[in-house]
Amino acid sequence: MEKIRLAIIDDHNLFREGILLVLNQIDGIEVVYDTSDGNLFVEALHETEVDVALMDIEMPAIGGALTTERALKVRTDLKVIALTMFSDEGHYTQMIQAGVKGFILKKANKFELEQAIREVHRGGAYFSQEILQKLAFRHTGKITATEDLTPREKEIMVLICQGFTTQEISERLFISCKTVDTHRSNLFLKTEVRNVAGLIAWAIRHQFYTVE
Amino acid sequence: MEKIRLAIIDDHNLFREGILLVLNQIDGIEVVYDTSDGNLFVEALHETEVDVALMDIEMPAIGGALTTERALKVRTDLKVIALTMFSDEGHYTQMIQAGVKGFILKKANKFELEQAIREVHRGGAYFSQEILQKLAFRHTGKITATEDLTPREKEIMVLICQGFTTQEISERLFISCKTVDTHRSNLFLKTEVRNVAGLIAWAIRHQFYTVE
DNA sequence: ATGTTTCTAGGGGTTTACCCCTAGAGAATC
DNA sequence: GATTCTCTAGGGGTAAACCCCTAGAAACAT
Repeated sequence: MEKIRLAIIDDHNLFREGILLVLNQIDGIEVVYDTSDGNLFVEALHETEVDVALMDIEMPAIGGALTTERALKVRTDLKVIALTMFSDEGHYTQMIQAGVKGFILKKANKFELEQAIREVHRGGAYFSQEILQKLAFRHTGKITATEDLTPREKEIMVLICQGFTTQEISERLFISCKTVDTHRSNLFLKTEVRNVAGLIAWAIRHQFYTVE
Repeated sequence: MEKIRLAIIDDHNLFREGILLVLNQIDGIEVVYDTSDGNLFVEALHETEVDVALMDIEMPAIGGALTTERALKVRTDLKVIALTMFSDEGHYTQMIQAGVKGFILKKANKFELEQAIREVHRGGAYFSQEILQKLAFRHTGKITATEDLTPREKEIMVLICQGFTTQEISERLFISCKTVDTHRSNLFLKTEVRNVAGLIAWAIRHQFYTVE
């Protein structure tokens, strides 16, 4: 049985060196290349045989998405797994468009990582459960009937998030308190939360509201 | 010569397992404890001798700053080094106030890490060059006296932000509703807000709370 | 030692949030 | 023409939030 040849591209040196040791403990896996620089990796691909690449998303100079695109031009059969912190949400779609086969969180454990590597190498795909949820939220925001908010509801939701009371909102929109209250209740029903705090969390997650 | 006893607290399992292997390769250093949970670490300190702790800043539940504070109460002679990504800027001051002796980026290499550990263990301090620059830049005075919250207040603030009611918080912390109410009122006074929505905005802006 | 801070807790109050319910007007859909 | 959706509004209620006040115990600082 041949070993899976792995490359690690990550500018967090401590992380990279660490994960390298973790992976080399696993039977059937061999790290053949590691670097903090995407460009170097693409260059190296011309001479090095690599089956699976673990790719950090956020990197200086040339990012993970661009590196992935270029690497796949050099070797179309390469499988790329994106390594991600929870924080770099904005890049998910970029990475998928670039052609990654898997998505795994840095807070995963080594067993999950091993599973992802084997799955991807076999020709499949692997996405962390958390990532799938995030992606699902994002793309179904306006499709699911129950989560579909009316324009008025969105308007009122933002005002609630900004800290206005029901009365203040009613004055601002020239409608009755009772009307605002109805919208408010419908918002709680649709978003499945119980109070303002929950609503704010929902609104932020669904990008209807941002603090800054 | 005695070995330096190290603990690693980081919820990124892959990173933690990796750095553990890296550190155990170094002579004179021994990792005696590692966990993804700050609370567990504080508990473990009662039975485990630890010289230096490598502490992630951004962690769920109890964050790096709070963990550091509590850990230092258990063992005042413990030296804590904050491990940080570039992204979690907002927490720098919190960590320093919590009493960390060093600050090191996850993109550092193992030599820098080793240097930091030895320096801090010797009783000194170690701050990455990049961190120092960032700190220098932002010294435009942001934290006023009124904004300074007690540990209990921070704890309760986070629970409020997460949507727990006063009663639920009182049950969770085994204190009276009235006590929670008092803390709540003090929070509103100190942060100059009028309701939960305002408090959440404040907490997010000051990086005491994040939605994810 | 004495003042300050922190955590605790209560009394007693008003306002707002939150949750049921119904229901009409107007617009769009089919 | 009937249905569905949205916005509007109210009745009536309970629970919770919000805002005054005082105050003791313990820990901490100067």
